[in-house]
Amino acid sequence: MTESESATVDLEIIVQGAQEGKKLELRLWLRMLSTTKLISQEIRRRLRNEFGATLPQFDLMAQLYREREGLRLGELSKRTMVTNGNVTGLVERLEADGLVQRVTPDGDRRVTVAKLTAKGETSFSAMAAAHEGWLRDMMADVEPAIVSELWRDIGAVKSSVSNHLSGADFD
Amino acid sequence: MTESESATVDLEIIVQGAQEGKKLELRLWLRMLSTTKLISQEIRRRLRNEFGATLPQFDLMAQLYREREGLRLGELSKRTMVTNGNVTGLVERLEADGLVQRVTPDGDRRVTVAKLTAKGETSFSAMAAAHEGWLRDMMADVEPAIVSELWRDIGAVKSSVSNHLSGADFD
DNA sequence: GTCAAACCTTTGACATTTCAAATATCGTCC
DNA sequence: GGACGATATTTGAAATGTCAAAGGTTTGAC
Repeated sequence: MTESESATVDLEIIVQGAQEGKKLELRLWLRMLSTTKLISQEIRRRLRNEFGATLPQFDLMAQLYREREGLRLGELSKRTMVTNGNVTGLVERLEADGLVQRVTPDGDRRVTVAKLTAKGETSFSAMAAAHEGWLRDMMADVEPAIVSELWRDIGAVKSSVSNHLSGADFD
Repeated sequence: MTESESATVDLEIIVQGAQEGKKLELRLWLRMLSTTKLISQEIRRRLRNEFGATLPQFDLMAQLYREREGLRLGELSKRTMVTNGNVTGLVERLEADGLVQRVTPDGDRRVTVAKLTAKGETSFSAMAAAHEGWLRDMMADVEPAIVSELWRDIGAVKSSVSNHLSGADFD
C-alpha cells in the first residue's frame, strides 16, 4: 500500500467516525459484557454483605414482589431468564429460609405457584431500596440524558438480537 | 405537597422527557442485564451446538489467544473477571481436552502459566470467526452510528461504576 | 372411557461461580 | 539460615447454571 492510499483510507475511516474499523459489534459486546459483570459483582457483594442474600435470589424475589398473587415456576423461569431446573432449586432454598411459599392450585396439579411470604416482602422491600440507591451511586457520573439514551438504544439492540435468534425464543 | 406543586412537578418531568420519572438508572441496569443475558445465552447455545465449547472456556481461550506466550492464572483471573479458584477448574478441563497447556516457569515455582496448544489455537481461531459473525448478525438492525455511540457511552458507565465501587477493586 | 399428545415440574449429571481457608513458594530482614 | 510477610494457586463447601431425561397431570381425539 502506498503512502497516499494509506492516507486516503485513514481519512475515510476517520470521516465515518469508525477509526476502530471493523468489529464494532464485537467491541460493543465485549464492553457490555465487562460492564455488566462489573456491576453484577458489586451488587452481589453488597447484597451478600448487607443482607446475606444472593443476586439470583434477589432477582427471583423481585419478580414475585410485583406479582403479589405469585407466579408459576415456568413463568418465573421465563421472567428471570433462568432454566426450569434452576428455578426449582432457587425456590427450594428461599422456601427453606421462609421467604417464599409454594402452593399447588386446586385446578391444575401439575402447577406450582411461588409467592412471597410476609417475611419475604419485608425483606425484599429493604433490599430493593438499597439496590436502587447503589445503582444511582454507581452511575452518578453519567449524565441523565445519556442514561436515557442508553436505555433507548440498548432497547434497540435487544430488539435486534431478539429478531435474530437461532433458537425458538420468541415472545 | 399541594395540588399546584404536584402539577408543576409533573409538568417538569414530562418536559424533561422522563415520564418514567425516577429510577432511570435502575431501568437502564435492568435492560442492560436482560440484554446481556439474551446475547450470552445465544452465544452459549451456538458455541455448544457448533463447537461443543462453553462460553467461559471461549472467554479464557480468547485471552490466551492474544498472549501467545501464555498468561499466569492470576492474570487470567483478572482479565476474565473470574475468581482464582474458578480459573483453576477451567484450565484443568481445557488441559484435559488438549486445548491448553500448563507450565511452571523455572524462576518462580508458585506460578502457573497457561498457554494455548496448537490444537487450542486452531480451535479458538474457528470459534472466534464464527463468534464475530454471530454478533454482527444479532446487531444487524442497529445503525452503526448507534453501535459506536453505545460503545462510547457504556464506556462512560463503566468508568463511573469503577469510581464508585465499595470494595478494593482498582486498576 | 381411554390413549396419546401436550404441559409443568423435578431430577441427575456436569460445568461454572463465589468465598474463605489451606498450601506452597518467594523475598527479606535480622 | 530461619522466621515472617507477601504472592500465587489450589481446595472445599455451597449456590447457580445448563441440558436432557423422567415424573406426574391434564386435555383432547376417538
